[in-house]
This record gives sequence, C-alpha cells and structure tokens, in this order.
Amino acid sequence: MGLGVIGVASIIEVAKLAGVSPSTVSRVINEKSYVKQEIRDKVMALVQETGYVPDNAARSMVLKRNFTVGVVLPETFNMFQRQLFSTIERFLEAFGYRTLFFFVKWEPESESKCLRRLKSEKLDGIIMIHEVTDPEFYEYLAAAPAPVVLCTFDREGYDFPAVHVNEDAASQAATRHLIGLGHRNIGLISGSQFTFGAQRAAGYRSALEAAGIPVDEERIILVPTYSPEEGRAGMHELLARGRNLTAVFAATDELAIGAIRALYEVGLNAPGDISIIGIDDLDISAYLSPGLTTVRQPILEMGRMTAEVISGLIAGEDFQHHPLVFGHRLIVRESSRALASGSNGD
Amino acid sequence: MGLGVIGVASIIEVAKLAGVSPSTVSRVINEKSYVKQEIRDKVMALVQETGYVPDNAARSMVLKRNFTVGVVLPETFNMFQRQLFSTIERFLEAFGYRTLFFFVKWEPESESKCLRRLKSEKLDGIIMIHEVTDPEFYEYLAAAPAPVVLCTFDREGYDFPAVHVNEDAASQAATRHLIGLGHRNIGLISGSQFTFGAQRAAGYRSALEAAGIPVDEERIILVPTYSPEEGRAGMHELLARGRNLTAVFAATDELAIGAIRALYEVGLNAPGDISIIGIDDLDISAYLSPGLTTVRQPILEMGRMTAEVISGLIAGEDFQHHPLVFGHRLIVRESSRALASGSNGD
DNA sequence: GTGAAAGCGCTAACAC
DNA sequence: GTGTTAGCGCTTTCAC
Repeated sequence: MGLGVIGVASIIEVAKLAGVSPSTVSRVINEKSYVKQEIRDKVMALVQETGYVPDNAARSMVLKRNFTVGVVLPETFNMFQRQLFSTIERFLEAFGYRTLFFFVKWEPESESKCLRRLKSEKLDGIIMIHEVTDPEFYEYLAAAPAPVVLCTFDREGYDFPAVHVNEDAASQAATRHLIGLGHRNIGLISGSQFTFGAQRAAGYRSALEAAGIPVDEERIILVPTYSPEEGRAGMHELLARGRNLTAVFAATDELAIGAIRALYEVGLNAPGDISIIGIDDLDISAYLSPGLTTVRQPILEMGRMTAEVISGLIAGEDFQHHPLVFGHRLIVRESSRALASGSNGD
Repeated sequence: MGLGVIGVASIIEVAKLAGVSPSTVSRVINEKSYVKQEIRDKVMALVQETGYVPDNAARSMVLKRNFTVGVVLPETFNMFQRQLFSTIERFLEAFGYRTLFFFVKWEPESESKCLRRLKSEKLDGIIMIHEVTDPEFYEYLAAAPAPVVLCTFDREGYDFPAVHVNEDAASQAATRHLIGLGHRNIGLISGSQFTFGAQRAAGYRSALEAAGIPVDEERIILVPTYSPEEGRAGMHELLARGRNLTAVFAATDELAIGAIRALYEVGLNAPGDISIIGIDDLDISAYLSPGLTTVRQPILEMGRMTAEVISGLIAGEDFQHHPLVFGHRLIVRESSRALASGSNGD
C-alpha cells in the first residue's frame, strides 16, 4: 500500500524522485510513446508509492477536454428516467467519460441557470433527457462546440440525433390492447407537458378511429404533469364526468398508478371495474397489486445507443444515421382484462 | 441576445474589448475588490454580450479547489435515495458546489474502482449515501484531504459526521404500531445487507419483547437486498412456514411493496388478511392501493443537514456537534388495520 | 483603482 | 528515447 500520501504528489515530484523529466512521467502514464522499460518500471513504482493521480483540472485545461458528458434531466425525474440515466452513466463510464448531471426544474429561470452552468463546464458532449422549453436553449445546443444527443424526445427544426421510442406506435398498441379486450368506452389520461403527451394522445385517437370507435372528447383528460398525483386527480375527474368508462389508457405508468389509486379511493378496482394500461414499464410496475399492464420502452437499448452515439460524435465520427427510433413491447399483466359481455355500460 | 459566440471568449478577450486588463475583469466578476463603476458596467456588458463564462478547469487549478462535492451512492439506488440525493444536490448547488455522483455496485471490484476515481477528482468534500464494505475505503476517507459526511448510516470506529435516522426507534415504532392494532403474530422481512438491516431487526425484537410477545425466529426472514422482488420472495417464504401471521413488518417500503404483491399472488390481501408496514415513505407509497402504512424518514431535513455540514466543513468550520440523528414519523395508511377479534390464527 | 507578471499541473511540440 | 520549453485560462501578489 506504500506511503499513500493523499494526492499531494504532482507530476514534477514523481519526476524528480524518478530522476527523469515530467514529460517522461507523462509519457509513461498516458502510454503515448515509448519509454525505456527500465524507466517505465521505475516511474510506475513511484506512482504507486506516492499515490500520484494526475490532476484533472490541469489535464483538461491543456487538453481542452474534460472527458465529461453533461446529462440534463428534470429535477423530478421519475423511475423511468432514473433507469435510463443509470444506464447511460454506466456506458459512458465504460467509454472513459465521467457524467455530470444537470437537474432542471420546470421553470424558465431554472433552465437559464442550467444553460449558464452548461456553458461554464466545457463539456465534451451533452445529453438531453429533458425537453426544456426555452428556445434559446436549443439555439445554444445547435451552435455548441460539443455534440448533443436528445434522448426520449425529438425537437422539430433541429437535426440533433434523437434517441426515442415511436410514441405513436406505442400508444396505439396500448389503446389497441384495450380495444382487443372488447372495450369501447376507453378514457385517456395524458399530459400537456412535453411533446410526448400530445403524441401519445394522438396515438390513442388514431387507434380508436382505426377501430371505428368515435373519439369522445369528454373521455380525454390532459393533466399538467405525469405524477401519480395527477393520475389520481385525472381519474377522479374522468369518473365524475360519468362517461361509463370500462378502460383507461394512462400515458405513463406513474399516471396509471395514480389512476388505480383513485379507483381504490372510491371503492372500485382495476381490472374489476375499469381496466388500466400505462406506458413505460417501470421496475415497480411488475410489483404492484394488480401488476400493471403497460407498454415497455427498451430502456437499456436506448441508454446504450445514446451513450454510443455521443461518444462516437465526440471521437469525431460522422453521425451515421443509426436507427435511433426504438420499438416498444406490450406487457400484459393484471390491471387489464377482457370486458365481460354486456357490461359495457351503454 | 447579443453575439452569443459560444463559450469561446476568454477573460483576455473580454479584457481587450473593454480596454482593461484581465485582472480587472477578474475583479469585476468575482467582486473581490473595488472597480470603478464605469469600468464595472462596461465589463459586465461585455460579459453579457460575449456570453463569457469563466473556465472551471483554469479556475480550479489556480484556486486549488474544484467546487465539487462527490456523492457516492449505490448503482441500484432506490426511490428513497433518489429523493435524498436530489435534495442534497439542490442544497449543494445553493452553496455553490457542483455535485459529482459515483455509482457503485455491490461488489469489491466496483468499490475499488470508485475509490480510484474519487482520488483523481480532487474533491472538496465527499458524501457517502452508500455503505461500502471495503475497509480500505474508510481508511482512505479518514485520511482524505477533504471532509467526509456519511448519510443514512454510521460507521463504528470512525468519527465521520453521520446523518441518519434513529433506526432502532423507527423500527420499534413500526412494530409497536402493529402491536397496538392487536397483532401478536408479527413477521419480519429485513435484510442482511448494510447495517440498518440488523438495526431494524433489533428494533423489531425489542418492541416485541417490551410488549411481552415472544420472538419467534421462524417469523423472521432476512433477504439479501431490499428490492420489491426480495420482499415478494420473503413473503412467500414466510407464508410457506405457516406461522399464522396476521401482520408483517417489512424493513423498507420496497420490501413491503413486494410483500403485498406476494399476498396478491396467492389471493390474499393487505390489510384484509395480513397487515403490512414498511419504513421510508417513498413518494409512491401514498399512491399504492392500499396506501402503505410506513415510517417516514425526514428526507428533506436529512439532505439539507448533510449539505450544510459538508459545506461548513469545507469552509473550515469546526464540526459543531449538530443533532445529526433524526427522528421518524409514523404514517398510517390502509395497509394495516386492527386485528379482528378472534382472528389471530392461533 | 488598475496593470504586469508569475504560476497553478499538465501535455505537446520541438530539440537533441 | 528523453529533456526543454511554451502555454492552456485564470487569480493573485506586487507595483504603480
């Protein structure tokens, strides 16, 4: 374990101890060019002994690189995003980058603060897991010196690589699942925040139309965020409208959890009274009682792809148009069930 | 919004444009010493216009500080830890520090890799939200040039400031809640990982003993991790042992969620057949159906305290012995209920 | 009140 | 193969 003096050694001291120049020590450490075996061994031994670790700040100053990728995500990130960013972090680390997280609130001031911090970090790359509102933010990103990858959404008018699921297809699949179970009076709880809220609502509409079921606007509710609380409130509102719902498609699993909760509060249950389906397939969704029927986004693949694309871009590779739009997978559990004949409420 | 040349401006260019020296620009930005109002205004205007932001690497090199606090947490961090670290991050940012996360897996190799990375970062402070196993890790921490604060646990033999809840009191409260409801046949699902698993089990035992209820070892199960899956498996095992349980104390909410799931899988339910209580009070716990009865840890206060202590320490303040051990709060929801008389299974 | 100059720790030319 | 030198962008004495 050696002396283990804690990180006080600089490259100069190691060089002195080894009786060589700092450049040589640098060469040994970075394996840039050949150094005589004997010297190399000696230096390595000293590095061990002194516990020398290169100073990142000095290194990144001269290299003009930080080996750091910034990840912007909502301060209130949910479990889906949590899984996504862990995955991204893991792959990024494997590629030799450290990850710096930027949590941003859903308010202009927070976004501009984030933007300032982003600028000061001289990042090698930026991953957006959060769809900010400020147009200036995207302008900066587009002109930024570092590559940018969007994850879980796309932005019209820019050509950032964007890793995301086909929202329309996913929500059509969710709606079709309910239709296939015999449901006709299907409600929707989606959100007005972020692009995907509208996209998922659109998928719901087109699936209904494709099945020849008229869209009843009273069965659609758009809540401000995607939290369980909003799902709960949305479901209560839907119930209050008395549209004889037998099924509800919640645009996210968290919304679905809240919706089931609302049912519970009024003495109803899923799927007994109303079938529920979500989107995301959070870790927890399989452990709910009833287990949540949902549409899974391939988190692992999306995270890996995001990390791969950004590191390729950083390395200067041309952006090959990877297939960046991912497919979904329907996961049927217990919160949805076939409509008992004659019980469609009409 | 001005020229907005992307972060290419250096302090020298701003100085040239303003017709002053770099030192003056530095003084204006850092408000270190007085600069004539006129010049100050001019410089500030240029800073705006050029979008100049000081380079962190250069800054930290000369200042010999990174303004960075490292937070070590488990790669599989749960929702409780997620809330905790968001809180810490927010306060740290308010104090002017950026947060660098170190996710570590539950394996020796991952811990030593984390240790290496920790060393190379020249952190101003280190917060441990994860109880690593490697003794060497703690040795490093104890000798580290930067202050260290433990959060959610304590480590015998060291005198790191440790922010955590009184585990014994919290789990006694949970157990007593069940006892107060008339339950006598109370199971326990806790874990063998981390110190708190044993602590919570101890609280369970002493509460039982205090109530004159003999501890039945067959009603206690220790699972390897604290995931819903383990809670589910643990509950199935408990059920299989046929000890006429009417209530179960799960050492974490995630464990409790899994336990309820297990009940659901065999056609039982909480609280109808078995009452369930957890510890943590995750965001999601209130939205389950039934809502989970649990013991809340004051996440916000703990996070704030952690950030305050570390920033005080970094600023060179002597460590005043703050009250670092927090109290809990029983949150009664629907997963627990009074034992119907005569239904105690014996 | 402001400028000049030194230097933080490192790497990359460029000599030798 | 290895040493010398310059310089990354910033802050901070020290002059003025």
